[in-house]
Amino acid sequence: MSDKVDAVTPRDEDGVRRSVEHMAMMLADMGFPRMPSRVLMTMMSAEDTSLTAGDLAERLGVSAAAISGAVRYLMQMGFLVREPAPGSRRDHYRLPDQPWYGVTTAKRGFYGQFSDEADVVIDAAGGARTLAGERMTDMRDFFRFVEEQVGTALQRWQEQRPPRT
Amino acid sequence: MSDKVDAVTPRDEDGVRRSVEHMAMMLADMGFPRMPSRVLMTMMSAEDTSLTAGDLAERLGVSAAAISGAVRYLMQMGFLVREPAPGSRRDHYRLPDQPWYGVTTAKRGFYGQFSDEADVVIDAAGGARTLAGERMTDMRDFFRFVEEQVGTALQRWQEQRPPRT
DNA sequence: CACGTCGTTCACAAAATTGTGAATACTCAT
DNA sequence: ATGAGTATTCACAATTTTGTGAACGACGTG
Repeated sequence: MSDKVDAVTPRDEDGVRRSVEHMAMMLADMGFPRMPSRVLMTMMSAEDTSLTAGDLAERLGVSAAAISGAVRYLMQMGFLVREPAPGSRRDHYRLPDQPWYGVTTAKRGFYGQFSDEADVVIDAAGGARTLAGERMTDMRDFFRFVEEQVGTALQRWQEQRPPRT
Repeated sequence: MSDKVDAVTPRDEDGVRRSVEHMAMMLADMGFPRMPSRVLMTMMSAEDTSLTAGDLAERLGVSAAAISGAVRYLMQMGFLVREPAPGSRRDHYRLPDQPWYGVTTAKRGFYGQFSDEADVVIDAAGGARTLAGERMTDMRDFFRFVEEQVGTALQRWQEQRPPRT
């Protein structure tokens, strides 16, 4: 037998690239802006702890300016952190520890805002006993429920998630 | 005392209209297309069981063509059903029973697809013991967890939601 | 302190989205 | 069948988004 039994399959750069673009498109279809999607998935699939803007520009074949915008967007979302460049002049971008968990947590507030605005409509519509009021009330209750459930689910995740290596 | 103690506050048409546009904008910011957002919220806030394309066009001040597109999109999403026009030639559009619950249910599959594509990347990256593989694995596990939790949460909602009048 | 290397910003170009008006195709009642 | 009233489609216009190249600015290094 070869002593390479445990050796990892060599990285298929082209395969990764294609899948990355595919996943980026899925995200884009969900309403996530294109370039940030591509940058995000590129970061996810990189065999490096951090990448510079130049790296990203090269791998995606786009201009530095496009990276600049996408990176700012992702940092704003909490999907990326800028490493204060240790020895180099270049800024290094890195994914935070649990990017998806973090962003999901942050997005939770939306449900609350939406529910609150629903209350405004219910009032303006003449109360919960009108047709419009009923619909809005149903929606509001559902969203409030979701918000709460997401909250407890995220807690549960933190408790039971597989220990990191 | 007046016998109108129980009377609903008169509907504030302008207030409703403004709030509707506001909520539509919130949805749009979340990545939901504009016109469908506006149509959806208009339906939600209507004091009618169903509306015709003409009604919607009038209330939103847009062309029939715009309504046609938005309505098709919403039907596709499961946010709207077309009533087979009882006595009239006009198609009547109506919100299904639990629109938000239904759409949430339908959207659940996305997490699965995304997770599956993640598996492809993990493989192409050389397995879960690579940096890229680790990140992707974490994401995949989180998404699978979310999918499952959303599932049970939705069940719970059906059991405990306030009985309809 | 000047140079070289990056990152950001700006004005503009390209492209995708969104909505309109007119033409076309349906559908039902007569 | 015919015709009035609707819905859909099409080509186009307007807007918005997205990305580029070049100029500008910041910062560490020789």
